[in-house]
Amino acid sequence: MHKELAKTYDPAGLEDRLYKKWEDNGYFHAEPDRSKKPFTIVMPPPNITGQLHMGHALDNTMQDILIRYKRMQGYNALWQPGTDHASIATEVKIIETLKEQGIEKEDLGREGFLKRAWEWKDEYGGRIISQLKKMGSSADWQRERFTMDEGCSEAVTDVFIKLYKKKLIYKGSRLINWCPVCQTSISDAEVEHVDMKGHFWHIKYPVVGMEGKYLEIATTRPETMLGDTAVAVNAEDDRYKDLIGKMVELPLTGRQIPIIADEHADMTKGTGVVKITPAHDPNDYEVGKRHNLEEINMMNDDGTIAAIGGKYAGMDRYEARKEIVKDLDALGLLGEIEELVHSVGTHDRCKTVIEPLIKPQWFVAMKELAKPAIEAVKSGELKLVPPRMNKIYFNWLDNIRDWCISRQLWWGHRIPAYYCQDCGEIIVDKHEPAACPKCGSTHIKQDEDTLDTWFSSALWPFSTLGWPKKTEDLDYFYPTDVLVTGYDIIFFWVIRMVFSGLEHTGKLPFHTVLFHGLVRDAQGRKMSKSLGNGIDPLEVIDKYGADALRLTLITGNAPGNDMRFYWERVESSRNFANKIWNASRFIMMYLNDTKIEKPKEALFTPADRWILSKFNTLVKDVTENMDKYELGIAADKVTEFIWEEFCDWYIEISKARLYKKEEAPKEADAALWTLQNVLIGALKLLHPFMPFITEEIFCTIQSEEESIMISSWPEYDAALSSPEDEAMIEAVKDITKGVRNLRAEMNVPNSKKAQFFVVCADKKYAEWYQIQKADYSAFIGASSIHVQQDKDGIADSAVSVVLPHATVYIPFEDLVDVEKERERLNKEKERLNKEIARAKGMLENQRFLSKAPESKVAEEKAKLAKYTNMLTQVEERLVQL
RNA sequence: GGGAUCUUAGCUCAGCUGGGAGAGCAUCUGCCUUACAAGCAGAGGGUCACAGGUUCGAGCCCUGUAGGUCCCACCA
Repeated sequence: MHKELAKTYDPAGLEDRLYKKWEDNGYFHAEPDRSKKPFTIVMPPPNITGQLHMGHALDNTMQDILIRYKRMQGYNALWQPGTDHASIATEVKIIETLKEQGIEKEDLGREGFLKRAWEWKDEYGGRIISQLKKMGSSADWQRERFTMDEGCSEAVTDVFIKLYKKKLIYKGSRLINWCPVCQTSISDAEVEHVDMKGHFWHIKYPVVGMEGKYLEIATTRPETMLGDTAVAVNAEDDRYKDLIGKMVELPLTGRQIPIIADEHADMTKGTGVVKITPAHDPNDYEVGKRHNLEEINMMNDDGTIAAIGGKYAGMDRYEARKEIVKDLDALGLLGEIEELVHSVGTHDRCKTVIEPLIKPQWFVAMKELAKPAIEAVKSGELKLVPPRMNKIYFNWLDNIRDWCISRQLWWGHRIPAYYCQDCGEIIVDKHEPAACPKCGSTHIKQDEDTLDTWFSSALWPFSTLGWPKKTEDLDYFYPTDVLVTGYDIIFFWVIRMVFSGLEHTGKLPFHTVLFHGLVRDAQGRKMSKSLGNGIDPLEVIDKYGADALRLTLITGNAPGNDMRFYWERVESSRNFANKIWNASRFIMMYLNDTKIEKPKEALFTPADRWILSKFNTLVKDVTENMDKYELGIAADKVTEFIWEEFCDWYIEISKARLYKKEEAPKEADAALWTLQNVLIGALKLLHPFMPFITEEIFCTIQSEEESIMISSWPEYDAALSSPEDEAMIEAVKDITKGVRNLRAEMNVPNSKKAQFFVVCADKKYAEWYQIQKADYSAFIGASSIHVQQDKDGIADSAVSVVLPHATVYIPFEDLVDVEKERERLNKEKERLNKEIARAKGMLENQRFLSKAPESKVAEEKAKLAKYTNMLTQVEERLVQL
């Protein structure tokens, strides 16, 4: 005797219970096993500051679908999870918390601050993990890692030392992106260009020794003039040729700076004269290098003007801008002020306008590392899904600049570089040296900076498996298979993992990257805290269950495409869950035993073979879609099969036998066996998408089974394919649909039973209708069905439904309005005429006949014959009326 | 400035290698038919952005135009 399903589907009542069962039984855990093929996915580590949002929900649903699918296919599936220390995000958050307590970061000192940070990590780091579990994620939590745990940290240090020795990591004083609010350098990838309204200020620089002669420059950042060390003109520019080599007086400073010739000055732009501020502009920096110009830093780390700025020193950069413009105006040196919208670099995290500053920083030399990464995609060894991501990938790598990896933060991996305070020697090593190897001094100090948080994430696919140690895990599970992530972190993370994997392990970290898009709100806006338009996945789970959430996220979602999320969609998913729940309960009502012996072949009806055949095709299609990462399409096919083919047709057809179970148990068993087996198969196909409900039903309908998670994925079986049975049921469906339509249009309720005469000249079809009539008579409302070859004994007044292979006559008598019937038939006639015209048109086209494939021509011919035949029937009826 | 992508039913989106336009939601009509009213059955609704082209045949391929979204970029 099987257990019973709860009367109503209540996800809250089962999801936590089943998750605990899976975890307790160790189903998520994977160990190297040479007898099985591994399948590995490494989870993009969520930030420890993170709260589950729709992005995580989508990302994890996709991974869980893939990992559950592969696990069922017999792979030794490992989903490697963990969390990211997220240096800057976490540090900012902790600073905020401290501020609320009236504490400054500096008050605590480095050690004190880090102590707080670890406490913070212990308190909140687990929160996101428990939220991921609510999603049903079957990750191997026993293997949970953290980017700053001992092993991952060792990997970071090793990589740093290795790259330093290869001169691929170097320290240099260069122009970097500086965030005056976070007070740290950031990489190019973290700069977000935002269009902003601004001004184009024209400023006159007096030429020295030429009274009344000015060079007019234009700038969007007038305050940077305090750092000007030249003005440049183009050597070809006739307007200024003569002035090259002369000096101008830099207003407000009294400094004299040279007029130089440089190609950077574009004759066609503005006045053709450009001010050169090597310490605060990337272009000017290059010009400065070419001409050996002095680099004057006029800004402090917090964005105020440096001491060199004279009266402006200490002012905020924007305040200084106003003052300088005002003062220039007073001096009569201000020209035109244009309004313009220009693109300004901001820090992606805090939205502060970044300042280019020259600072000594650590860099990864990218040119050599990028080459094999480019080659990997070019050769097809690394596949990006969808392929359009290739261009984005190439574009970034082709134009890559060195990666600034040092951060002026405390929370993160501290740079393993040590400086001799006496001779200035730099020692890069795992541990602090006792003495300087060069001068023997013991005054050694470690670099204060930490590494970009992505430096450790880049190693994630192998550091989590034990690298740099040669572990069995690494040997067995690495390289991983698929990486699932959002296209928004292709530069930050994906590319960096690719070149890191290639450089350090000699292998690609994965063979495929499956990208997904952003989850947006109903209006297509990004979900954000400030807009307050976000939908909390946990709230969705509370109300509708994780299964409904997962299905909503995956249906109709193509790789790399953004999607919109709104409550109505979840409702529709929940409705589906409810549907399959009720269908299962219905089947179980008739199941006495959990396991039915397979009845003899002869007891199966065409309908049984039809649904088995349909299911078989489904298995093939869905498996193909899964293998091509078309998860949304796969989900659509499974749900459509279950709802339409299985519930709306097969269950209905099987009812006739189920209702007669007492009188004819063997016949009922054939239906029941089919119902149970197709249901179980469909549940398996659905399991990756909706793990909880499928588990609950699977284990209830056959209580001897332990879990659907570890059951095997259905396989296509050519022997189950039955085109003849499919054709037969399709023909029966035609009758049903025709009659239903007629009843609706003529307003005849289903409760009004009548005799049905199926007139069919084709012997084969006649036989099919005869065989199946017991199954469909109930749901077309027939008191009896007569299948015959001609119209003998049918009243002229009977209404009729003309179908491709038959005409169904129903003597509804007084219930039917003749006028209405004529109208209906005329409409049908019109439709058929259109179809015939279309087919004829094609078949009369000589070029179609000669160029189109034969099968296509035959198809059209068959259609023409079919419709012509139907038209004759309709016309005959019209005459009779 | 370069690139990607989208424009299909009222709304949100599918539509695989070109061969008679689909789903969900919404709307309308009828059903409390013994799994399910969170359901069942039926219906209406689209010159697939526009203009050319290739083809026997184009939502799908090519070119151009318009609009939206996004990414990249040192437009001083």
